This record gives sequence, structure tokens and C-alpha cells, in this order.
Amino acid sequence: MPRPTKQSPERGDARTRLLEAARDVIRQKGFAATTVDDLCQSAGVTKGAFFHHFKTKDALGVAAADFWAETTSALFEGAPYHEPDDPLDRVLAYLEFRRAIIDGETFEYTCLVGTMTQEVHDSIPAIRDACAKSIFGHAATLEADIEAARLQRRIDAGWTAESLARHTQAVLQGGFILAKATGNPDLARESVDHLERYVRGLFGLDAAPDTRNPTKEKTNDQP
Amino acid sequence: MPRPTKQSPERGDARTRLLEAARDVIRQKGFAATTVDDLCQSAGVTKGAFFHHFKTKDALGVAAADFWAETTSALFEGAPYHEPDDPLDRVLAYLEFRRAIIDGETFEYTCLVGTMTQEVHDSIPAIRDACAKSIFGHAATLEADIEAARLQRRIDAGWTAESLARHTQAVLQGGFILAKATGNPDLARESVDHLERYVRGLFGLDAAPDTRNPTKEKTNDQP
DNA sequence: CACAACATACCGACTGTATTGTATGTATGT
DNA sequence: ACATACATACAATACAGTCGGTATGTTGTG
Repeated sequence: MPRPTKQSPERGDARTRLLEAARDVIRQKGFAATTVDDLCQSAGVTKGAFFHHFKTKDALGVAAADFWAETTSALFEGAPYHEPDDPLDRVLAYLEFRRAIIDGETFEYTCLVGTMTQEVHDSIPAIRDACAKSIFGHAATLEADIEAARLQRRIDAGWTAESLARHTQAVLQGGFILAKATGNPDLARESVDHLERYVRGLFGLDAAPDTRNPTKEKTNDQP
Repeated sequence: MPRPTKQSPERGDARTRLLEAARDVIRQKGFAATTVDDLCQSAGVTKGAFFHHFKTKDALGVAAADFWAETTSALFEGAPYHEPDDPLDRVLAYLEFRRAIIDGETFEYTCLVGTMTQEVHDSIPAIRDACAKSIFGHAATLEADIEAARLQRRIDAGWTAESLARHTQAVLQGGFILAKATGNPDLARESVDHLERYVRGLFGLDAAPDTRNPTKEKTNDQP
């Protein structure tokens, strides 16, 4: 009701508003605990609009995962980490970029599809598959640079670019969990620091010139 | 009703059975999607028993996290990875142990408290805190061996034992997410492989003697 | 270009059921 | 006699999804 549609330029964007609401609310409360009414209220639309655009709540979950894949693809494609000529520099710049965007409230930097995967992996295959497509699709964009760097530097040490690309995503997802457990994004950045150190090590580089993220405990961290 | 209590030796274990049911069902369906009836049915007890032992569903969540902390503590304390005299060997043996227990169905090897943290971090602080206590409590048991190894080998390279201990948990949690996304535990083991390579690198060791887990794609893995 | 015919986007009350929690009763050990 | 450990029926509400509507644009036709 707040800002509806009648005679207004933003007509027809109820679907987009619902997807944006899903992106944010589900990251805060999870998929199962988010009700259709929650989403309608957050998007400022009615139930009628919801079920006009999405057949079921599960269908919205799939659409939200697809929306996430599209918007994050655009974000990463437009990011500056592709600039370096050296593929290894691009990989390191990617990690720096990932660390840099871990900031603000938890629901702003965590991963929608990682969150949904945890919840629905066994009960809603359609959503799980859409999430997997997003995660591994993104990993694949990394794989090219990693493989180029690996070949260029003639590294052959028992790991593949595909596997390392996946590992970067695992580290990020795991960092988000620790950050959620404490309410402290530093814990996610800290794992990216370790990951960067690992990648440098794999390619025989020295440690990073500066130690940048001294973990300052902010919230309820355990002994 | 199936195997209740009357006049039977397993009298009084409804609480334990509910906690075991919670451990398994919540890992499959998530906390919010698991109903009290689900738990009662899975445990073979009635609603009356449930609310006799737990004031609310949230209270069961807290108790399940505590139960998880206790049982996993016992598991890890009794595990053979403590045997080596060299603290670094103990750390590496820990990682090997973690890799070894990633097997079977998803709900058998994934982490209850990591799963619950994702869902409730923003809405049910009591459960989140109980989960955080379990995660960081376990990390702390690792920290001692890592720090001992670090001091013994005189490593001072900008990382702390505390931070590396946390990172191991992040890698495991992230590996579980990738495994859930694909239904393939190999992806979790693969990240442990990378983590082990990282730890060896930090301590100046060569790569592991044998490459043990060639990731064989089993399920719906993306391009 | 007027206008009917249709399609799309949305509204909001309503329904049936699922779900948490309660209230009361009963058996059993101490 | 009393507390503990359950069982069963029930209440109150929350939830996903439905249904009949309206408003607005779009398209085809004379």
C-alpha cells in the first residue's frame, strides 16, 4: 500500500520489488522463516501481486536465486579487479575486492544463495539447484584467471583451477557463517586474509606487503 | 507411541531421543522448517513429552546446540589425532580426521550449529549464542596445538593461532555448503585438502606425500 | 482515429490447514 | 504424598494459497 502503482511511473515493478525484498529479508531471517506476508509488506505490495508473479513461495525462491545470480554477475563483471594484465594479479585483486565488500550489516554482505542452500538442500531441489547454479557459475568466472596464472607460472602441484575456484567460494561461505555467529564481519575478512595468503603461497609469492585487517573483537566472541 | 516408555528399561530418555531427532532432522530440513510434530514423530514421543522437557521450540534449539557441543566435544576428545608428540602433527592429524568423518549422507556429516547459525543469527539470539559457543569452543581446542607448533617452529608471519583455528572452522562450514549444494561430500573434502596444503605451507612443509581425494563428480555439478 | 476486445498487473477478503502451545489426566518411582 | 515423566485432546493463531474483482495498457478493425 505505501507506494503502489496507479498512474505512476514505477508501474509494473512489483516483481522486482518482491525479489529485492526476498534478497534482503531471506538473508536476515532465512527462507522458511520468511513468510509471504513478510515479503509483501517489505516490498509494499499485496498478496494478489505476489501470487500473480509467482506461482508458489518456492517459485519465488527459485526466482530470487536467479535474480541473485544475475545481479551479482553484473556486479562482478563491472568490478575493477579485471584490470591487471597478469592473471594472478587479477585473482589477488578479486580476493581484495571480496574482502572490501564485506562491510555493513550482516544481511548486506552475506550470500543469499549460500543461505538458501543450507536450508533447502534436502527439501526443495528446485531452489537448491538454482542456488548451486549461481555459486558454481560464479566460481567458473574465477577459474579462467586461476588456470591462466597456473599455466603462465608453470605450477603443477596437485591442485586444479576448478578446485581452487570452488575453495574460494567455500572460504567465503564459511567466513559468513562465523560472521553471523558473532555479528562481526571481521571474522569473514579474516578468512579471506588466510585465503589470500594461501593463494600467494601456491604461486610462490611472499606474504602480502601489509597486514591489513587486524581482527578487532567487536561482539560476543567466545573464549 | 511406537516404542514408548511404560515399564520399559529405556524409560526417561524422551529428552535424549528428542535431542537426537533434532540433531538429525534439523540438519536435513533446517530449524524453521522442522516442526515440533516432526521431532515428536521422529523421536517416537508425544507433544506432551516435548513440552514437558522444553518450554518452547526455541528452547529445544538451544538445548540441541548444547547437546551438539557436548557430544562433539566427547567425539573429538576421544579421537586418535591427539597421539602425535609433535603439535604440528596433531594439527595435521586433526585435519585428516575431519576429512575422514565427512562421509555418508549429508545430514550425517554436516554441522548442526553451523546450519542453525545461518538461520537464526538475526532472529533468535539465544540459539545463535549457543551455536557460537559450540563453534568457537571447538576452535579453541585446536588453538593450543597450533600455537604450540607455531612457537616450536618459531613462525611469526602475521597470523595468530586463534585466527587460524577459526579459519579451519570457516573452511569446514563452507565446504559443507558446497557439499549440500551438489549432494557431493567430495566438495567438502576437497576444501579440507586445500586447508591442509595451506597449513603445511605456513609451516614450511612440503606438499602431502600422496594426493588422496581426486574429486570425482557424482551429482548435479555445474559447468 | 475511435472503439471494442483482450491481456496484464494488481487488489484484498476469504479458506483450509498446519503449527505452536495449553490444559488436564495418568502412571510410576521414592 | 509427592514429584517426575509422560499422554491426549484441544485452543488460538499463523500461514500459503484462492478467488472474484478493478484498473490500465495494447491490439486489431472499421
